[in-house]
Amino acid sequence: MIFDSTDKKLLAYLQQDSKQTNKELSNKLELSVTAVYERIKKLEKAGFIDGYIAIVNKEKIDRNFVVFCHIKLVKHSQDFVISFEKEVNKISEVLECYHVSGEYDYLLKVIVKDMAAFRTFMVERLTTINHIGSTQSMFVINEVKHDTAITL
Amino acid sequence: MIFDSTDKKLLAYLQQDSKQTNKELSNKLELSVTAVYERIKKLEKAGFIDGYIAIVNKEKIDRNFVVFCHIKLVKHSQDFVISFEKEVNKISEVLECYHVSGEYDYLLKVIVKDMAAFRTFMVERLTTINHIGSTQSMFVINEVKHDTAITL
DNA sequence: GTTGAAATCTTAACTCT
DNA sequence: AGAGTTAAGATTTCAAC
Repeated sequence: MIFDSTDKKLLAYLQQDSKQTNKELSNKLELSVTAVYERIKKLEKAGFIDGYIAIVNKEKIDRNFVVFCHIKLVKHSQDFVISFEKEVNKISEVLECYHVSGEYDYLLKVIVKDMAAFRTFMVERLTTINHIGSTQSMFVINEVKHDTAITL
Repeated sequence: MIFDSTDKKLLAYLQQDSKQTNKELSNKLELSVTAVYERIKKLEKAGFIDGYIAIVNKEKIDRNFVVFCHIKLVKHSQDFVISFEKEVNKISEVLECYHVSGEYDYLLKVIVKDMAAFRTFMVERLTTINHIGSTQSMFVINEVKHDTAITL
């Protein structure tokens, strides 16, 4: 499939604001509405676009306490890894989980209401998972940057 | 403002797929199309929704190498902090930057093409920022979980 | 919150490079 | 093959109830 500079610009615009109409995009890209429409359909079908979502304001919904948790497993056998990853997927407070290189095995992004909710999360949800060796939490003091768009 | 369980469900749906029509949402919520429309407008105006975006597939656009970087500043005076945060905001490879508690001062999420691109990023972009004391990189081996929707 | 109707947008067949 | 024109159908938006 062809993926030219117009497609790149289009993806950049859609990453910024997916509610723009094809008419608005056609002006910005200097194309007809149909050309924009077909390029978007092409990008969707080719798998360039995974979906369209609304970004909700964390403060407004009382989920403004963000913590990154490092996790070390007691052992690294395949069954331990699979079991841990399955369990972590069930925890709604864990928005992201990465298997990473370095001293710790996993890096988790946890979003809760406040410190009290984090305590509950740690005691009742996270540390009840088997195979966890140790954890280390980093509290987010300030979100300096949070882009949702990847520069193309 | 009132924020009831229907609004919660609505936000949950929009976080999952913002391209659903008001008609589809009206069926799921058992409301009229206009009621859905007005609730969405209300949520937008009240600041519950920060925006609507397209999620781009990282593999497809050749940006599938994700690294978390810990950063320690040489000093923590306000001018050093402000200067660092300003510089980091300019770097497009840094999608996220958090001021965190713990041993390191900052946690960065970096997205590049591959290890070679990461090397270039480190040498030419990141470590040219003043005031950086030390860095420690964690390479993402596997993305175990990456939810974009916060459970309400 | 609902109904209904106008404005706007999406979508697809057709046409022209 | 890719882009433009047109027109039908769907959706958004906004009255009035």
